[in-house]
Amino acid sequence: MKRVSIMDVAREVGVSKATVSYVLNHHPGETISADTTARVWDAVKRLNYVPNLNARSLISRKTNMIGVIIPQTEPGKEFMFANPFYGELLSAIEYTARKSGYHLLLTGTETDQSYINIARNRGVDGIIVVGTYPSKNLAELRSIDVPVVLIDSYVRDPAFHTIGIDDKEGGRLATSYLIEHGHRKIAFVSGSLREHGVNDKRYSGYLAALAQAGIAFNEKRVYAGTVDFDYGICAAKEMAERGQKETAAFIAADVLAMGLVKGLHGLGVRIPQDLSIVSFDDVYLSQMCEPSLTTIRQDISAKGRNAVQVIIDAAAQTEHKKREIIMPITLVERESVEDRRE
Amino acid sequence: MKRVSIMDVAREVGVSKATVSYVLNHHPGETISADTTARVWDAVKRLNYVPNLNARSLISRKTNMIGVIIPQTEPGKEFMFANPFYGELLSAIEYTARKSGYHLLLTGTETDQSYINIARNRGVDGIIVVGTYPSKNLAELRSIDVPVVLIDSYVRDPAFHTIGIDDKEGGRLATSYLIEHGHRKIAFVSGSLREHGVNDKRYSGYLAALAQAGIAFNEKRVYAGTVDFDYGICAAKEMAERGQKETAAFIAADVLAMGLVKGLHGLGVRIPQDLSIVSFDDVYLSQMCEPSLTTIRQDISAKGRNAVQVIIDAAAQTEHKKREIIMPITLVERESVEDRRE
DNA sequence: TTGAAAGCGCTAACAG
DNA sequence: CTGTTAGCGCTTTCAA
Repeated sequence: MKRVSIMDVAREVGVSKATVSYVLNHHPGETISADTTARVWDAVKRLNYVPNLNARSLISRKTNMIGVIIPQTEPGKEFMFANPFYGELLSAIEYTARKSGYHLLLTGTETDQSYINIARNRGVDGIIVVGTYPSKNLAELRSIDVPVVLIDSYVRDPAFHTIGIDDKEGGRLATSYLIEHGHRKIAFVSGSLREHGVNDKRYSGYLAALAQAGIAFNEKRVYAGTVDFDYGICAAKEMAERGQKETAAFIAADVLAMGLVKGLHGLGVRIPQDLSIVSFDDVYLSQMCEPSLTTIRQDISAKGRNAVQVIIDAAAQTEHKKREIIMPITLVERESVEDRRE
Repeated sequence: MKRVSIMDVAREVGVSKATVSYVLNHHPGETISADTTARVWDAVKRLNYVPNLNARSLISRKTNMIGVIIPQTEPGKEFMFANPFYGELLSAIEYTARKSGYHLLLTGTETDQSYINIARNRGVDGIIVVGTYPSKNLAELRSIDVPVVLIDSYVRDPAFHTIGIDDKEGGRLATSYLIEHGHRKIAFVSGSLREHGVNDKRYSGYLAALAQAGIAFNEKRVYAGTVDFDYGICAAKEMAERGQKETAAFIAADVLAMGLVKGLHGLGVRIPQDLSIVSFDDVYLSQMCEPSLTTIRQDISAKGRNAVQVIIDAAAQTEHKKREIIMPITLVERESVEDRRE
């Protein structure tokens, strides 16, 4: 079954390629006769013609594709979606893009890999990068001539738009909440504390809240691994072993919290009776689990929607001022914190 | 910043476009001198040239892109990923595709929408469709000249490859397991029972198991809604209201089961003491929740990997026999079933 | 109101 | 060994 091209349509109708092209893209002040227009459309339907966007973009320099780059937690491992955060984000991105006439070119990335070429190779109109990246790769990104949006990155560079939240404030909020509820021995559990990463910021919020309340910092109450369910389980064991007798914990991600809950449960520790928990993200499953998690809510979907919008706006504009969007966060109270005030 | 083309490289080196093209795609029996080759590569590096794949595919008729079409549960709603099943599947697809040199063109779809054009427009090399679709759209799909893989669809059409599991057998397995553990009043909870849909098949497995054990079917024990957490909660209420005194339930999806567990918990029903549950999918969070779910395991990642492989194989072959892959399933025992045998 | 022709960036015969 | 040329499917002056 041969692919039908614009030439086939032209031949069918008995006009030139140009004419067909005109009616296909009918611009405001159109000059093609109603009759011809009708006959062209008819032939298009009949031959089941669809334009080749690749060919079109060769000329227009616009592909209507947005590149989405999602991190791989560990190289060689496939599950970027072990954290449902990415799923929710991607959903919003996909939906918004589609509504605006864009398609998504999705790719994960090995840490060592030049993930930028996909953008240049395919000529995407913009790139959305999720998560923090080593600056080596960012240098590459900077050389791209299409708008780039960094989601949840603390890289501040005039070349990039950014969308994020105030992670430090989130950490402070969570920890303060625990303190206000009478807790003073508070653990901090997170993924690796890379500088300029979100975990690191949340950590500094944790420290700030402790300081503010005059609580001495105890480094034995810091557990840092990876942001996934399994590490949550490890952290539970670790917690038992270190014997720091925490009554509460601020956990930097919901999935992590779920792992911790599961792990502690196995050790006979009850949530929230024995340990109160505030986590982070408000991924949909934080209300699904038992107990449901008191957590710092961020509007994940809005992040995705905004990212797409920023790309589209930037592509449409001639001026190139970069946008830096900080989304609001709130604490949502559920069942994982026990009030210890007298 | 002007995009650099093959012509720029050619000019820089002082050779023709063709020569540059040759060294770029260096075929087996190459004829370009070592010297020229070196100088071309040097210029490529220096100018930071990357080939325009869109232009290339115009000629080669190969885009190295795979279209992935994921269903939207409800039109106008964005969360195709409310079920983590899709996230896990997509991860595997993305990873496998990337390792094989393919990029993913991702799109959701409104039910009424012609989601096929994206494929033809962009000239993808193959299409992976997830979930069941109305035959109206399938007719369209059939007219595509690239390999199409249907994941989890009971549409059997010589035009499509399929990858799935034996859903009926899964339903039978789950239900029989409950029966073997002494249960006789067994509910069935699922999404809508569309003909030829996976839920419908699982349902027929449920019926078969009942029949096999000589247990009378009671239609009041069937709860069908949508495959999401919220409906699980509804089903819990519904169950209480109908008062059928079930001691067990077979639930056609893990997320649904989680909702049910949550809903029942709110009503004071304990799992598994008051109600035993076997669910379906073995999504990663089925081991994360409390209690962890005894469930029918299917290898979601393998489904994704196979789908990509089928596309690649089919694209490479001249012969076009369609493949029909049935993946194995197993029951994994966890904590959500109580043994009621005397 | 329409068509001819050039060209987007690239590859692939075919010459030389 | 390398260059010339044609052409992939499309848009867009420019002319008619």
